[in-house]
Amino acid sequence: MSLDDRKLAVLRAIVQDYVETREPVGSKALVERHQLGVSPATVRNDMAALEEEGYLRQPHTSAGRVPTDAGYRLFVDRLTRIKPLSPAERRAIERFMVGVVDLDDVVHRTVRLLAQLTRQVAVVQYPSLSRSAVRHLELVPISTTRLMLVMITDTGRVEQRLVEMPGPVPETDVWELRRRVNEKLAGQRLADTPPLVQTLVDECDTERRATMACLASVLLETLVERSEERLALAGTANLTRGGVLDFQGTLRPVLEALEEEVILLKLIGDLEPSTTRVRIGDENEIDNLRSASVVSSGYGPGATIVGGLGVLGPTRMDYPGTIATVRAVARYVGDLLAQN
Amino acid sequence: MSLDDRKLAVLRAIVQDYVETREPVGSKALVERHQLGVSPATVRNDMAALEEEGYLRQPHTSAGRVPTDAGYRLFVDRLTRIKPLSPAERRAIERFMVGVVDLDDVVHRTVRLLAQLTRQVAVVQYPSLSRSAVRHLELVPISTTRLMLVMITDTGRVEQRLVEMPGPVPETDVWELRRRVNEKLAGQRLADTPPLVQTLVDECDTERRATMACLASVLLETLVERSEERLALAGTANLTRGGVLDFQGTLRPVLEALEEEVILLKLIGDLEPSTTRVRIGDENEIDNLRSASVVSSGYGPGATIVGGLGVLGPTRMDYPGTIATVRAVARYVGDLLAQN
DNA sequence: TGCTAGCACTCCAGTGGACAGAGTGCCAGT
DNA sequence: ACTGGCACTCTGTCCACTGGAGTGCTAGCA
Repeated sequence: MSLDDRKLAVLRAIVQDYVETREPVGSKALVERHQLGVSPATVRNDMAALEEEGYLRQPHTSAGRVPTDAGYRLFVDRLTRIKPLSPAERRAIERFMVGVVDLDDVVHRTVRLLAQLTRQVAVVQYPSLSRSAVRHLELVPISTTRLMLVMITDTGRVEQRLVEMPGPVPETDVWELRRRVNEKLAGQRLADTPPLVQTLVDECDTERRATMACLASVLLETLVERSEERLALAGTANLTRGGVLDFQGTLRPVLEALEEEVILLKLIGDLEPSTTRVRIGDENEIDNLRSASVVSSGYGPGATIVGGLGVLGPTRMDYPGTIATVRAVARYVGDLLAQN
Repeated sequence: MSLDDRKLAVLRAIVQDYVETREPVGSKALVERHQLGVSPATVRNDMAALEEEGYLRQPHTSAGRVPTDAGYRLFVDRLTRIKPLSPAERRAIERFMVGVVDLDDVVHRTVRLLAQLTRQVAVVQYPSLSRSAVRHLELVPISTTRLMLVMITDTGRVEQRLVEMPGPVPETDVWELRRRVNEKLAGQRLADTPPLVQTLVDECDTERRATMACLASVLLETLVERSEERLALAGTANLTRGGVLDFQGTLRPVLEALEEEVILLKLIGDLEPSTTRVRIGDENEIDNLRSASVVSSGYGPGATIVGGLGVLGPTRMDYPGTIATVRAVARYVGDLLAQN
C-alpha cells in the first residue's frame, strides 16, 4: 500500500546492490551491506510488499529480489541523489574537446566521449535541420544542366544536393539565382522556409521560371523532407560488457535496433528543453529494446535545443552516474556550439 | 605429402559440410552426403593426412574434423567454383539502386545491400579523396574573418572546412581568391595538388599573401591529411547469426575492431585493381579478428579504383557465394559512379 | 600398392541422484 | 511493529554412468 520511507530505502539499496553485483539480492546480504537499522526478517517483509506492488520480482522462489522496470522507474524518480561528476571526468570532457575543427569533429568526438565515460552505447544526433537557420546557400555549376546546391546552416551543418536542370543554365543566371535565393532565405529558420520558397518561384520572371521551379523543388526536399536524420553512434562493443546476460540472451534485437536510424532518432529525439529523460525497458516503445534503457538529453547553444544525444544500456544500469554524465556532456556540447 | 585429387575433394566436402552444419564432420557422414566413391576408412586416412599437413584439425580426439585457416585458404584458392548470382540477387541489386540522389545515398544503399545479400557485416569506403579530382572549390563568407571552404570532387564527395582568417577579408577578395584557387586546382587529382597550393601562395601579391597562406594551410589539411577516412557500416546484427559460437565466445573484440575506422580501412583498403581479396582469420593482421574473414574488392568507374568495399564474417563462411556477391556489387557501384 | 572391413579405444554429451547453500515465508514472542 | 527461529524450496554443482559418434590401427583383399 503505502510506501513508507524504509521501504523506499530498501528499494534503493536493492537497486544499488543489483546494479553492482548483477545478482539477485537477498535480505541478509542487504542488511549487512547497508545500514538499514533493522533485521533481515523485517527487510523480507518490506521486500514482499514491494514485490506485491510490482517494484521487485523474484527470478525463482528461493532467490533474492531483482528490481522490475517499475522499480527502476521509482528509483530514478524519487530515490536518486544527483551524483556530481568526478574531477577526472570533468577533465576528460575538457581534454576531449580541445582542437575541434568543425561540426563533424564535434559530433564524432562527443559520441566517443559519451561512450567512453558511460561505458555504454552512445548516440549523438547532428543539429537537426528544422531547428537550424540557413546561413548561406551556394550554387555550383557542375555541368551546363547540373548544379550542386550546398546549404550551410548556423549550426555548421553542410548539406549538398545535385540539381538536374530542365535545360542549360548560363552562368549569369546561376549568379542571379544564387542572389535571390540567399536574399530570401538566408537567416531564416528552416522550418519557416517552405512558403518563402514558393514566393521565390512566384516572383521569378517567366524566363527563369522553369529553372527556379526545379531548384525550388530540390530545395524543399533538402530543407524539410530529407536528411533530418544524421547521427553518430559509438560504443557498440560496450554491449558485451557483462556477458550477454544483460540483454536476456541475445544482443541480436539490440544490434538490429541500433542499425535503424529512425528508431534511434525516436529514442533521443522529441526532447523538452533542458531535461534529461530516462526511458526504462518497456517505456521506449520498441520491442527490440525491452531489456534496455535510454538516457537522453537535448543540446544546443544557450537554452534552445538543436539536437539530441544519449546513451543506451541494460536496464540494470548506473542511473545516477549515467544521468549526470549525459547532462554534463549535453551542456558542454551546447557551449561549444554557442562559441561558433 | 602430395595433395592428390581425392584429398582435395575430401577437403572441399568437409568445408562445404562444415559451413552448412557448423558441426565437426566425420568420415561416415561425409561419404553419405557426397559421392566420393570410397569408404569411410579411406576418407579417414586422407583426413589424417590433411590434418598432418595443417588443413584440418580435430576439436578433440573423438570428434570429426574442422577446417583450419589454411584449409579455408586452400579451399578458396583451388577448390572454389565461381557461383553465379541468382536472378533474385541480381534483381535485388538493380532494385536497390533505383532513384539514388547523391553519393551519400549510393554509399548507404550499397552498404545495406551488401549486408543484406551476404547476411554479414558490410563496409563501404567513400571514394577516397587522394584518388579523386577536384571539381570545384567554393568559398563562403561566414563572418568577416571566417570562411567556409567547400570542396566538391568528381566522385561527388563534398568536404567542408572552416577557415579562420588572420583579419577581415573584403568580399571582393573572396571572389578573387575563389577564382585563383579554382583556376589552379580544378580538374587536378588531389594527390597532385600540394605543390600547386604552394605556388598559389608564391604567386600571390603581398597584400593578400597572409590570407592566401592561411587558406592554403587549411586546403592542404583538407586535401591530403584529413578525412581520407569516411566509411559506412551495416549489418552488425548479422554477427549474432549462429550464436556467439562463430567468434570463439565473444563478439567483443570484433565489435571493438568495427569501431575503429583505421582498422576497417586497413581491411578493405590497399586493393589491386579488379580483384576480390579474401583474408582468412590470422591473415588480416588484427588480433581482434582472428576468428573472422574479410572479403573485399575495389570499386570505381571503369578500370580505376576510387575506394573499397567488403564484408566481414566468421571464418566459417560461404566463400563462393560471398565472393560472387561482393564482386557483383563492386562492379555495379562502379557503373553507377561512371554514370555521373 | 592402395583400398577396405573390423575392432578396440577415446572422448563428449546427456542423464539422474545427492547435496550444500542461499533465500524465503510464516509464526510466535517481545 | 519488529525480530528470532524454523521449515521449506529451489538452484547450481559435483559425481558417476552410459550411449554414441568418431577415430586409429591392423590385417586382409584386389
